[in-house]
Amino acid sequence: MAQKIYVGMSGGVDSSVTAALLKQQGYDVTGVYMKNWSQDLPGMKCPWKDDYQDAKRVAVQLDIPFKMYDFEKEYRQKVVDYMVAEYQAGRTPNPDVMCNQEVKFKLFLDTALEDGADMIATGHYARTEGGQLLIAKNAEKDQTYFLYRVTSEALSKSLFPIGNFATKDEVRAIAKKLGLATAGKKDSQGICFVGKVGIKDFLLHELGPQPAGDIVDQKGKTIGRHDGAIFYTIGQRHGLEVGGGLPYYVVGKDMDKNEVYVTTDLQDERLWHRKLTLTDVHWIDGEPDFGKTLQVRTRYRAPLAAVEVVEKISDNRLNITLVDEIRALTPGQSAVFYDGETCLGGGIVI
RNA sequence: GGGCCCAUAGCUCAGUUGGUUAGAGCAGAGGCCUUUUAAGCCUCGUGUCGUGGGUUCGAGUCCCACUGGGCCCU
Repeated sequence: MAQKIYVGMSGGVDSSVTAALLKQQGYDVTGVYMKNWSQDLPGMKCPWKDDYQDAKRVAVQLDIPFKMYDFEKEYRQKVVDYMVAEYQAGRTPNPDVMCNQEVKFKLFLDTALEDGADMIATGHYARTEGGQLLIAKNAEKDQTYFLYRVTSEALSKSLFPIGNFATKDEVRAIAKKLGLATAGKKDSQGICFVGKVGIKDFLLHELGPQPAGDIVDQKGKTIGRHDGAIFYTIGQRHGLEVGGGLPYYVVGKDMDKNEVYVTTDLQDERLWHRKLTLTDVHWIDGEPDFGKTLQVRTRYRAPLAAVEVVEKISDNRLNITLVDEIRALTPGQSAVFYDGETCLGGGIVI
């Protein structure tokens, strides 16, 4: 009897092709639309209905059962509340990491299993093998950075067919060939409510206006005013509305003083880091061998950095030193470890 | 009181020996890229050239006065 696979279908091309491929391969496929957010926001209509329709249309084309899971409440708690709280604390969170950890590969997986599924599948650009997480064949589109907090158990029950394609064109070609309704659809952004609205407007909507404060340059001079320190992240250039010669980059902020620090000096030492401390460390397949030369990525699509020293502070906390300095290390973002093609896990930068 | 500088787009400034539609960077807007936030890349505008006179065929560019900044001197 064919294995029963529940495919998370977002209404995009990737997850549509995922379902199609698995069906072709003979699996017993069921499509599931996860409704995580449906609220309209000022200036933007939430596209969830369109996405749902697209996903359903494809399911009909593929002749597979289709259902919807409503995770709005949990998504709100686990992802949105976390995200807002982190911003308030002055950090820059990564909601999609949390979404994968808590919603897609926990809630969705558990719900699907309860409904009778043997495994789940998503349209992620990643591969998995024996409970391990591997980067996608298409390294440019690799999404393991968002998946490093998923457990080995969850991975062993997950399939990522898209991860085996070397290019996005191949994925689109399949969608086109099969005549899928989503073939020509533009790549979607991760979180619908920050997609078009922007994080600043979203936070304003959630938290209301923030207290203004000083913008201070590398000489200690106040060069302008910001409209809320929570809106700014390390390395950021635009949005400060401060002109005069060279671009200013955010190098830090003090939430108590409500000050944002900037520099025009690209070599400013506050913009470059070799040492970082991680918390909430999670290893997918157990603690790796730190004797090997590992690589770490501290921002999605940022270049990999070679790790020189790893010092364990406790089970879920460690210090690492890099071979070379990296730009704009940002508290709240994740540091994800790689050993060649294997994504090992990682932690949150503090 | 005297002397010397400066005042040009929101900001920092460039504007040749006076000559057609005054420019660069930064900021801002739009787009690309991107399942976080950013970086990055592409495109785009904007100005009573401090005010008032004068010289000249023609002045941001020369002269005078004034106003506002800065500096120096007894």
